[in-house]
Amino acid sequence: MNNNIQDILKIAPKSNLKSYKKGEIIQKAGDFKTFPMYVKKGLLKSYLIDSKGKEHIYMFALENWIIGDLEALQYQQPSQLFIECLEDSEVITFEKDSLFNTELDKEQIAQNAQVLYRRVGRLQRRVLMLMGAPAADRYLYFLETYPELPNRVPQKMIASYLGIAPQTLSTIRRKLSRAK
Amino acid sequence: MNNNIQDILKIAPKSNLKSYKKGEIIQKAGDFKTFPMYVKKGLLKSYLIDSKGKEHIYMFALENWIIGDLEALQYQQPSQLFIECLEDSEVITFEKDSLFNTELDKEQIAQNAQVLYRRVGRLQRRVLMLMGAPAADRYLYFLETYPELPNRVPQKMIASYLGIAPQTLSTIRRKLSRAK
DNA sequence: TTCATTTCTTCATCTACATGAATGCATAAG
DNA sequence: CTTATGCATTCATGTAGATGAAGAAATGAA
Repeated sequence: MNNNIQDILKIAPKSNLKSYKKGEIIQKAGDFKTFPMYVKKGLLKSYLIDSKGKEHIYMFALENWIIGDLEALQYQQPSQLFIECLEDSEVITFEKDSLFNTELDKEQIAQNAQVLYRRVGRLQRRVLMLMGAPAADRYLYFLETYPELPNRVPQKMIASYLGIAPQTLSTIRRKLSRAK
Repeated sequence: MNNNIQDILKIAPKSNLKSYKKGEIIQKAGDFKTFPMYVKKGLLKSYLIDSKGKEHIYMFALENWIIGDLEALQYQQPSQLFIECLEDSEVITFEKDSLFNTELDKEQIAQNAQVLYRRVGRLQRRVLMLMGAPAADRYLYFLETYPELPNRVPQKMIASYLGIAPQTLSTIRRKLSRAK
């Protein structure tokens, strides 16, 4: 994901750039208009509110990441996910299929496909961790994946991403720091 | 995923077709040569063996599905996953990047990207379910996704896919049948 | 500064699910 | 037929992590 902004703009001619303030909600569950977004600057989260009103963070998106409700987009349903700014951010919104629009060069389409390919790889790992690994292992893997994030988001959000309660994360951190 | 076999062969000229018997293991964890595979006929599972020796099913692949360790492929690591035939199967193996090879037509690449796109959508849902939903809900969602599978695989495998013990699935099923 | 709000930690308790063992049913093999 | 072998079910018990409450620490606003 080391494309610079020019590459991205070239790749998606129908895109456009917007700025958002910390705390702004860019997309709400139920919205029919959902788009993939490229994060030029800042930090966003996408999350689900479950039937008991609890928030589950699906992912964080830092600079150069792409975020969006790809399930809703693909299956033409209203979005399930909220997308919210955790810091002041600049974001480029794409049209629905612009990443694979056949007006693009073959190489650009192939390159964009690689971005999706990598996403599938990461999701595979995430599923395997959620199924098999205890919470402490999942936390360590989180630290590898997002080494920067503990400095930029509160722990309760990390807990939400891991699928555990903030208290449990607190306990895990205590044990880890004692252990080393 | 309604491509017929001709489409697939056209799309991936370097592919080849093989037959396997029920019980054969096509890929082992640790293999460096891993490939995406298109299932022409039959049924496969991919799974992880965790540090305690326990099996976790990552996915099933029926006719017209694509299966493989995409994480290993993308990040050039040895495979983590085993892939095994649950029924006699015919499978087309692709070269590493043949789905997005720039020798292909632009339209074919875009079409293959759509396959990945859909996969990301499904994985998104799977992650959200694993994080937020109780086991009973995950089972109901499984039935929607794979309506055919309960007739083709034993329940212990369904439990493994859901990330629960077979006994728990048995209990869930009892409660569901009482409830209706 | 002071007061308010949010976040992190600790503890006590509760619950969903895991584990292990026993039993009954299958299908398959001799 | 009889005897394995594997699978599903039930029950009794164990455990990881959830929940709720309370205090400490940090952050932010007036």
